[in-house]
Amino acid sequence: MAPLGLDFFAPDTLEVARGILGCTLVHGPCSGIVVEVEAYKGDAASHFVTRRHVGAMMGTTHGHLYIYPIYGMHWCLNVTTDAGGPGAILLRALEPREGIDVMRRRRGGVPDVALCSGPAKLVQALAVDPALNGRPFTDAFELRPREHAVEIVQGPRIGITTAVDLPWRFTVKGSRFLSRKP
DNA sequence: TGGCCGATATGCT
DNA sequence: GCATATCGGCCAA
Repeated sequence: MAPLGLDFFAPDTLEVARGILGCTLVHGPCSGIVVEVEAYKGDAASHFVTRRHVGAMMGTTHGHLYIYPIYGMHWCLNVTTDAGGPGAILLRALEPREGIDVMRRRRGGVPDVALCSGPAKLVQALAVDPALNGRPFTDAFELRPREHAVEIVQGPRIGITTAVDLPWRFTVKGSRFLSRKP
C-alpha cells in the first residue's frame, strides 16, 4: 500500500485524529502503530491561541510538523491539520513495530510497553529532531494506511488545565501501549 | 530583557 | 491518584 500523502491531513482535525489511529508511523529504521492522539483546533488549550507566534502554523498549514518543547527537557510531536482552519494532532503513543532494538537503546531499557507510551517518550524512541519543526511531514516521516479496522475510544485530553471538557483524546480500544488508560 | 509556566514523566501513597 | 523535579522557550512589555 502506498504511503499516505500530505492531503491526508487536510480534513477537519477530529476526522484526521480518528483516521490516523491504526496507521503505521515510520521514521528512519523505526515504526509503530498510532494508538493514541489528541486533537487541537482553535480552542482555549490550543497553541494556536496560547502560543500564537509559534502556533500560527496550525492556521496556515496542514501536513506539517509542529514540534515544541515542554517542561524544559521534553519534546512533543504534532502534525498540523485542517486546510480550512487551525488544527494539529498531538501524537501521544505508538505500538512499536520495527526497529524495536534501537528504541530500547534510546529509551534506556524500559519495558517494551513503555517505549512509546507518551508524547515525549515516542519522540525519544524515534529520535525525532526538533529542528524538523515547520517542515512537511513527508520530509522525515512516512504514514502507512491501516491494515485492519480499529475500535476507537474518545475521552478528555491529558495534561491541560483549560478546555478540559472537550473530549478530543482518541485511543485504540484495549491497547496496552497507551500513556494512560482512557 | 526578564519572568512565568507548562499538550511531561516519574515515583510515591 | 497526586505531588514535584526542572528549565528552556515564549510572550508581553
